[in-house]
Amino acid sequence: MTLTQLEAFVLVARLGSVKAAAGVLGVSEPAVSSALAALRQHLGDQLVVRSPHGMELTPGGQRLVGIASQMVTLGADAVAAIRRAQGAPDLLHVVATSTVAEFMAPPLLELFTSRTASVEATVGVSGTIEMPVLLQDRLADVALGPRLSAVGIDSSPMMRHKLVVVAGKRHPLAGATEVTPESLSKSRWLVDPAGTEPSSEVGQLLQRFNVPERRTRVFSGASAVWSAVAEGHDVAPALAHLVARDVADGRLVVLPVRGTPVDVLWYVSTLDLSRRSPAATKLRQFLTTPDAMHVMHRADGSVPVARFRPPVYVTLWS
Amino acid sequence: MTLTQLEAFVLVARLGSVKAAAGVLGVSEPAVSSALAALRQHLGDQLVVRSPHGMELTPGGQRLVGIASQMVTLGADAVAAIRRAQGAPDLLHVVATSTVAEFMAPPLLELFTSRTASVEATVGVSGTIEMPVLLQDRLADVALGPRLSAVGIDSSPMMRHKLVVVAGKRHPLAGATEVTPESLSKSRWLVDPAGTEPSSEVGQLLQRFNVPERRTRVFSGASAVWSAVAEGHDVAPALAHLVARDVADGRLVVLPVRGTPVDVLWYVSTLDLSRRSPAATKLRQFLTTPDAMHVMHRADGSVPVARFRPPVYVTLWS
DNA sequence: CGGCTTCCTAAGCAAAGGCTTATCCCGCTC
DNA sequence: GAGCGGGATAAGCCTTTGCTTAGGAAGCCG
Repeated sequence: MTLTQLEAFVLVARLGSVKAAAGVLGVSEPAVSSALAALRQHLGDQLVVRSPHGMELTPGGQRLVGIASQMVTLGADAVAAIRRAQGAPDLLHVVATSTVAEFMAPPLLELFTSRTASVEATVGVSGTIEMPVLLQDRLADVALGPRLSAVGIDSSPMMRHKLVVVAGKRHPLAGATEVTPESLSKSRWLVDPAGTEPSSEVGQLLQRFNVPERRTRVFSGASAVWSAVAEGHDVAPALAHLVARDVADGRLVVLPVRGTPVDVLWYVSTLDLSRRSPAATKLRQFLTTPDAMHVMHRADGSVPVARFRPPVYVTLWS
Repeated sequence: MTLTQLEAFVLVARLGSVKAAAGVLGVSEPAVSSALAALRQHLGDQLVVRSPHGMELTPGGQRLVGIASQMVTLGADAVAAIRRAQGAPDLLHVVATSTVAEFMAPPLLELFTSRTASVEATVGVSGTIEMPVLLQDRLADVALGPRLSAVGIDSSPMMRHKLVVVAGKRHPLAGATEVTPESLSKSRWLVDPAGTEPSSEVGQLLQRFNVPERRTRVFSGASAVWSAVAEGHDVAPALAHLVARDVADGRLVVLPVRGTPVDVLWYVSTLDLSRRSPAATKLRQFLTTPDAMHVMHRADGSVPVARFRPPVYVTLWS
């Protein structure tokens, strides 16, 4: 019984899927499967079994998942405790949806770490579904993105902005005074990874406009989406303040689509007060400061690409 | 960072000695040392360092020991939880001082397990010093022997008996009406392993009589002691009710030594109520029943040797 | 100073952990 | 029944654990 095996089991139990757990851990699926097999053999219990609704816990598994989760948590605590005792900077693991990770997180954390003594932050990309699990298993300290509702998770608004639909200046409807969703039926919709989640604001928008999946294309990030849109005849959702410069320069046009702009709220989520790490508490406090607000609203596509670190955690949409 | 390493660390921290930890775990001393080295390297902290008073914790080690202890505990809990979920019998690890392990524990646990559904008991021998640590790290559920005073440990009286001094019928003082301790200065004292602990009742007796260490000989068990005494010219401490038959048969003689018989109390110790295992609770309850009392007082040297299992844990005096 | 105890290191070995790719199996949908 | 998606299994590989015995280093006591 190793901590690796227990962690694999906990993730499978919580995510209901070996594949998803493997994604979160950034390993191949047989790796998780065999860790699980070893644990099953060691404990003499199936722990999780296949069912139509995903992997389900056996009675033994149900009892184990809480214990195993605590052990994994304590493992993370142990490392953090030693680090602190030695005066090493706290590590802050932040996960965010792709859009947030691309534009908001880097300048925000840059400022935060420069202001806060001895905290070192890393950013990872994750889907919304994994976020509560990542927080609960201490694989992440803070999640930035949509509101999360799960027991033990504390989610509060971080910033508000507006979602619009943009097109290139050569798009047929570039000069129209009003655009109905139906009139866009010939255009392809370009989205970033976060847009593929049905529960996201972009996902909701696409559903509302009845955009079939084959008329969407997924790009690696919103920057890539917008430069593709500027060159071609496609449309894309966009955050108003992030494309403001492109719109002012005439490279992009905000289409006056009915039902837009859509108000969007981003949240910061952590474990509840008693269980969250000190660094996570500091970040939450920092996010309420005027300086943080300023950085968030000023953030635009001008962030150098080099600063965007590769995702720490493999994403759902990989 | 493995559970094995953490357990080694916790035992070293609590016992203040690598050697003692190795003894408790039943492995060689370099095994513990290297586990510790691996953990030190992994965490980048010395954790424990040599000092005149044994191994002492560094600041990092102090923080770790609580966390690590919880992890080890949870590891044991995990196994137990699965076992229960599957309806497998609970495992009850009992440790006892050598005298208790030799005479009291086997018939007692035999009766207990036959009366109590789905509990399986094993007995190990241990020194008094290790007992609190063994309980706290869940290496044992119940300790039988002297009273233990440590935080989180619940120790209550189990049985009372009398300690006397016996000799063979050919001993010069076999027929004396009164014997002073000084008059025994030519005799060797034979003791069982538990008698080597200065804090034990036998240890106290020897101290009180100023018996130098070279005039004692340690035997593997009290039975061996008494049969050696019956044949030779040595003396030994003995539990009155256990040698009653030998005395009645004339093979042993109770010497009328001043200061004897000594009243001795044996205790049953477990973690406190909230943290002890269900099986441990059941055993405590069982010990208060008339049947249990009866077995304890009737127990004599007639227990077949085959029933005495080899110690699970290597003893201090090995 | 020598001798003792205690801890650490070295060397070597067997076993387990942990990862990969490739393949099989099973339940589903079309 | 063919295809498919997700989980298990097989094979192969390398690293880490975990244990041993043997020997070296460091503190303590005569």
